[in-house]
Amino acid sequence: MDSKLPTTYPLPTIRRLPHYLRYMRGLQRRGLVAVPGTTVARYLNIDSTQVRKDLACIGLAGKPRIGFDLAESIDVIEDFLGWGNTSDVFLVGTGNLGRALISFDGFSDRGVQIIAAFDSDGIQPGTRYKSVPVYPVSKCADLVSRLKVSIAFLCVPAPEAQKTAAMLGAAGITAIWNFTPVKLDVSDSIIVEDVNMCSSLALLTSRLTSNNNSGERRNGDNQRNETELVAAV
Amino acid sequence: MDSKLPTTYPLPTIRRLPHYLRYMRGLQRRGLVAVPGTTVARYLNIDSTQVRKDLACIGLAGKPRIGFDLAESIDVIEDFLGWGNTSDVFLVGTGNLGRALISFDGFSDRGVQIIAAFDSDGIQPGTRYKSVPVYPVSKCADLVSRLKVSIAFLCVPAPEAQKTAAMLGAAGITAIWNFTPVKLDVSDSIIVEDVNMCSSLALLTSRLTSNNNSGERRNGDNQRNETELVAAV
DNA sequence: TAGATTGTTAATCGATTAACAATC
DNA sequence: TAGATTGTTAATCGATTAACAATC
Repeated sequence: MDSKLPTTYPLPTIRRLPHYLRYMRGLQRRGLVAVPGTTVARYLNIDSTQVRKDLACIGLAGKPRIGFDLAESIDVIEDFLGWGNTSDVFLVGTGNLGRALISFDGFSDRGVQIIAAFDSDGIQPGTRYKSVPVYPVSKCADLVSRLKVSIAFLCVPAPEAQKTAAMLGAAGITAIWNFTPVKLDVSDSIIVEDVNMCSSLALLTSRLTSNNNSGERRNGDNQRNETELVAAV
Repeated sequence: MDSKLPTTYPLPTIRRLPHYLRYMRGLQRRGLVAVPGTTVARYLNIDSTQVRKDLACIGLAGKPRIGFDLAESIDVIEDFLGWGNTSDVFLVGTGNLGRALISFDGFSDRGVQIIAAFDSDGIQPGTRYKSVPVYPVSKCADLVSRLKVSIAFLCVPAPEAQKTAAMLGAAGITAIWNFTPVKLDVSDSIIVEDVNMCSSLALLTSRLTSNNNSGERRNGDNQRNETELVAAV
């Protein structure tokens, strides 16, 4: 309670915590009560010092020859991440990705719950998708302030991203999980976390492109593949 | 052609390239022919030296007072990323996320095309989803080798991720875009790129949790919100 | 005890930022 | 020309890894 926990944490550490949590939850389910940082490190293919440092950083201590207590570690990580209890969130944009997120059942383990969705299409008030009510975007700002919702998942088409984000900011949203590829221009007080799927894809495809210098390309002949595919099955 | 391009590139640089590309494509569409690195930097909220370094790194040079030629830059970035022409990919797992990816129309701009999808449920051969044929997973290995497909998008439920990845590796897939939260254990020769949505969510929620030390939580009272919501609209 | 694992300090590595002369 | 922008070198910053004594 008193000790020297930092007031700001390394982003890479925060990114790794969900992996520790997932692994530890799995071990706990299998009946274990503790795990050495060295084992966690081996599983995740990282240095064991890293694991110990990350856990120390949020206040966890291990025991030589035994490791880290699972129940305690899981608790502390969940608390640190804010996954210990549930925050209500609004989801804006019920396209394919938005609906996939509504259908995802892992959010309850991660401290969030989608309580309403919004779409610009003329959906009737009262419609539900997988038990989540869907309203016209025009009702969003009002509901944000009335229900004091602070988190929004943004899944609208790219051309609408900026204006929707501005609306959410004005309505009082304090954090946006941004699934659009748009760099949002909002007040500094609003936390924006980008889900950079394109950056991730870039990492994949650039590694495939031989050593990134050759003019070579693979598999450009996709018309042929479509034909073959139909014949092949 | 001869000059000192590195043989390995900083990951942060590769991650930024899609952002440069997107911005530059937008400017080009609006009729511009060049953009200063300083302008790109201001737009993306990063240091301008970074932009120049990143672009220099893949072989681009700018002109003082003018900046970087858009057509050339777009071309070089696309080529570097392997987005210049199209690779065929298989998608495994046609749950909500898988279907969202099939429906996403941005892949053609990013060098990939989903030519078939696979699912373990007993889907009839011949079924299509948004014009993409869907087959039983049992046919996947055979088709990978016959069509020489090298990329797979993995969107199966977590419990099936590891065994599906193993199957893909054995079938000859060389790169897996992994949407599951599972740390895949596959041959080192296979490129795995994780889409870490959970890490991203962690970054968001941990920043919301005051300064990460207090026991405070916001908005735990979601039962009340559900009731209010129904009444509110 | 022996030895696996811990926490911590120091060394290394790599990326970002600052400084500035060269350019058009 | 003047001055915005470039490319490049040096300084800073932050994260990872190595080393090792302390612990149970």
